[in-house]
Amino acid sequence: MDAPSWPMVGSTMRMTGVPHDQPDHEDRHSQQSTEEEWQQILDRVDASGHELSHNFSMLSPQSTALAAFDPSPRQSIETSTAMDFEPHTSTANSKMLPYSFVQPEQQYEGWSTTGAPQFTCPSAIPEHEQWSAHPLSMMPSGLPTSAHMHQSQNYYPQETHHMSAGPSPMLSQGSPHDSEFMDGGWEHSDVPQAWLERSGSDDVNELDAIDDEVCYAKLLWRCLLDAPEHTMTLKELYDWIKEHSQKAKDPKNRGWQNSVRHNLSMNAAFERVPPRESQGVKKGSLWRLTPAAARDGVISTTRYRKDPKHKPLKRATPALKRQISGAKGGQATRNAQRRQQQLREARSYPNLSTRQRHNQRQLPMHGLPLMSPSPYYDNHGHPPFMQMQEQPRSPYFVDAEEAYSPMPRSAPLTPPRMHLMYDMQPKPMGDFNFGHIDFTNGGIIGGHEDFTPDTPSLATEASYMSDDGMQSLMSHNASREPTSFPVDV
DNA sequence: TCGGAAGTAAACAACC
DNA sequence: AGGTTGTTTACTTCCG
Repeated sequence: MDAPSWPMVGSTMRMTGVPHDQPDHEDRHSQQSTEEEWQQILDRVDASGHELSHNFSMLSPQSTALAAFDPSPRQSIETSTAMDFEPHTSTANSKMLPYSFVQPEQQYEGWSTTGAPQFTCPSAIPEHEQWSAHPLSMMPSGLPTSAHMHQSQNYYPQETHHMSAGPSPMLSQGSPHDSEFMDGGWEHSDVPQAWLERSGSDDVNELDAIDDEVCYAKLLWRCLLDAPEHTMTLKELYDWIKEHSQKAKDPKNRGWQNSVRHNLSMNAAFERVPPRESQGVKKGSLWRLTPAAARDGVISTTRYRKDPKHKPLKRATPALKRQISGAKGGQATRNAQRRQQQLREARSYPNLSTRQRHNQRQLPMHGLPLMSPSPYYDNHGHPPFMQMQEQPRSPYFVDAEEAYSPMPRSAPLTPPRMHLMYDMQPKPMGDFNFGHIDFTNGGIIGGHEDFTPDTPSLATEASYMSDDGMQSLMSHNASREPTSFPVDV
């Protein structure tokens, strides 16, 4: 195989796709050569002394369509030949085969019932030390739709290597279905314990409950995060929320769909895939997470209303429907605040063991846990280089951990600079600057020469750039600029 | 009292 | 024509 050239999607290296010359999933003729390719991969892996495993999976039509806008070679370890292999389950005592072939149904169907981890992703691969796996992308799919027939993995450059990090590690996906793993043997995992400590994701059972208290933005983020290419159709998003949230249990209530669309439209964590990139999608379009959101989380959808010049008038007699919806919103806010408070309290016991902190929280469980008990999936923390900078967090920002957890991490200040840590060249915050952003005309948005606020809301949002620098996270879609971050290259 | 967060309703346009 | 999708604004409650 030729040495692959790894594509960068924004600052995220995309690992999805298939090996070179991999035919579409209808073509079986080259299966043998494909297997030879795999063998070569395996040999290389073995030679490096590293064990990998991988779940083969079917390419969904969606991902096939998405491949159309990915001009780079499709390099990851996904193949259409999954059905031709016998499922392989490694055991605790045997050396795990580099790849385990698991049929997609097995791979994804039983997630919420078995809780079994389906694959492992080493945090780094020795021969590619400059890359580290983003723990967020190691999470499982609890998603029932066909859009989740394959997994993708994102790797991020380590601190000192930035964008010129050379060949990528091979994607590693395996399935340590062993009981030891399930019985709390996390400390034996490959995931650095430091990540677990930092992420606070050890209290999996509480943190990973998904319930009606999770706001739409978090739900959508969580759903899209696990989706192939972080992309789904609106219909798939509907289905997922119907399945995983109480918000949509009433079939006659279509309001939640409106809310979903509202969040998709208004929250910059989500972007609509342009039609030219959504080939094969007949109705509507695809929605995906922005690279920044995939890495770092989602911000409040309601930020767009921050217009100090505009104060909505309150009616003397509120309409009944407004009252009801307002009450629901208020309840949701209250629950969010409580979760936030609980987490603050939990984090105020830094010297306690994880189990003690667990007990301190005494969090209620709501609904069925969707998350794996595996630390591979629940390592919500940021990559190490991002964790190095302890910064206060924006109350407007729901980071990756928070978005995956019903409880926010903390709720401190809103410095304008903190979330520009997404810059792939980490810098001490004291030395951080905004690079080429020109805030005199609306910051990231206004910095574009061709930018003209063509809608009132756009102008409103742009007016907030100087507020906290978060505008870049709020604006996107047709009438707004895509989310972007300054990256020095 | 104020502002943020969150959910919802609704108007409207575009599209299928 | 009607339904769906997407955008935007408005309004409400709850809470710190």
